[in-house]
Amino acid sequence: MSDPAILADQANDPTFSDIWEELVWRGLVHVSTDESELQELLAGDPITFYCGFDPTAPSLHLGNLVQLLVMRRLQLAGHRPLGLVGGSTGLIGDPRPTAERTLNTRETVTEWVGYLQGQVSRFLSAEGDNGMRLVNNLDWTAPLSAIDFLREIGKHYRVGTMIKKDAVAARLNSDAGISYTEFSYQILQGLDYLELYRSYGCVLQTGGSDQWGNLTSGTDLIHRTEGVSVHAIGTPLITNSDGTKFGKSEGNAIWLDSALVSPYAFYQFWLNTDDADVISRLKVFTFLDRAEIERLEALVASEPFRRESQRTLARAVTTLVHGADATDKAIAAADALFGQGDVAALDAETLESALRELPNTTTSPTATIVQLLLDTGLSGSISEARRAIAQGGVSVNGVKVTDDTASIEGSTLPSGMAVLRRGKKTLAGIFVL
RNA sequence: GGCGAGUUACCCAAGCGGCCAAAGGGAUCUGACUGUAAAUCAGACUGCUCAGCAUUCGGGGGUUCGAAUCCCUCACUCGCCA
Repeated sequence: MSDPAILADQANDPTFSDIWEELVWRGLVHVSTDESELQELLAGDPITFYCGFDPTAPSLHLGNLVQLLVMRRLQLAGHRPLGLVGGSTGLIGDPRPTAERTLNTRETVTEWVGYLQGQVSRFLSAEGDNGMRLVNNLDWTAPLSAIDFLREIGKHYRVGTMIKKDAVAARLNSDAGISYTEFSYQILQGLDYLELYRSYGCVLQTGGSDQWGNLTSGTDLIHRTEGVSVHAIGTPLITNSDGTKFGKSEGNAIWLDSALVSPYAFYQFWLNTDDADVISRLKVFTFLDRAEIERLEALVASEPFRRESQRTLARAVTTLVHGADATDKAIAAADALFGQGDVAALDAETLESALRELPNTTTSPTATIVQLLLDTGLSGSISEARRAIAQGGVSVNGVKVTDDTASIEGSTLPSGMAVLRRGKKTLAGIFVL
């Protein structure tokens, strides 16, 4: 599953005295249990740690990638990762701050568990003494009866503590309220940590800081039942400096699955990173060392228009997620479409491969521009497509479209191909038969 | 179980019988400017057979020439009481 060449290129920066120092420098620690104890633990003999991913969608997204990279950095420091895909927690759903989740069917969740396991495996090495091991919490929760659960686990939880957790409190204070199902989520996650402590000696859990309540649920439970202090690290929520949500493009999540977000779109997402954010992204999402990142930081200040940091970031993360070949194609496509501006100057082969990276469609010469905007997903409705044309935002092969009844005929290149553009950087490929 | 408040477009939020396809803000999209930036300014932002028409204001039913606005009912949310 994993690409040995990519994993082999990854290393922690030896100029840091230990992995903890590096995690802090990269801005990956927002909250944690006792810092000095953790630092000592991580600098010592290999430990086993875990991070969980719930199958609430058919793919992981960029928020999960942060966790996967924290895991990989810890693995590179010699520690042993357990990759948990939540077959049982995915059936329950952790409380979102806004509203109750809709339960997915067992079949769906099972299917998604398989997808996520494949993705988690890609980013961590399975080799050596500290190879990553996949675990599924359905294995230990499914056999548990309600009575056993309430007697053995529930008894350790105080409702007063549970309702104070941010995730629960937010919902109790909202119009949405919270179901008993989601209220119970934190207990399930606590149980996971306890189980992994008992089975594998797992003493560290990582996760997003929004999961902090769930992380401490586990450390508290282990403290109560085993009398042992184990650890947790909460990574910060990645935010954009302009206040918008990180990890979204036109409102859609950036998934790691190439079938959901093409390598080209993925590369574009990173290339468009704001100057104010690009350095912190390099720290979080790449294995570039401190010296290199500091060099790029200077370049952002001195010659921002070159966007060298953005290019480096986009290439590194796209390679990490989609591999070197797909990345080369995405870059070639970007150069072809944005480079000179004149698509007619490109050779047919380069253009075709670039268009294949975009949303594209094959059509007949009589198809209207409006219809093609719809077919390629550039516009969501006929009204939207017409509006875009009326606003002067649509062009075919660089020629602005002014007539919203026009067909594609006559606008294509001799090869029968055309680049359909909405706005500055939303493109699609048209192949006319 | 009882009483009260509420459910408006992607989100927040006005509207309280016609002038409402529905104020305002945010998000988003387009244009200018640019670095495929940011900031700023301008425009757009339900759909369609688009100078017109159709369908929206939790669901259903009713009153009325006419309802997001009034009545009934169902569902859900919040609060107080039991």
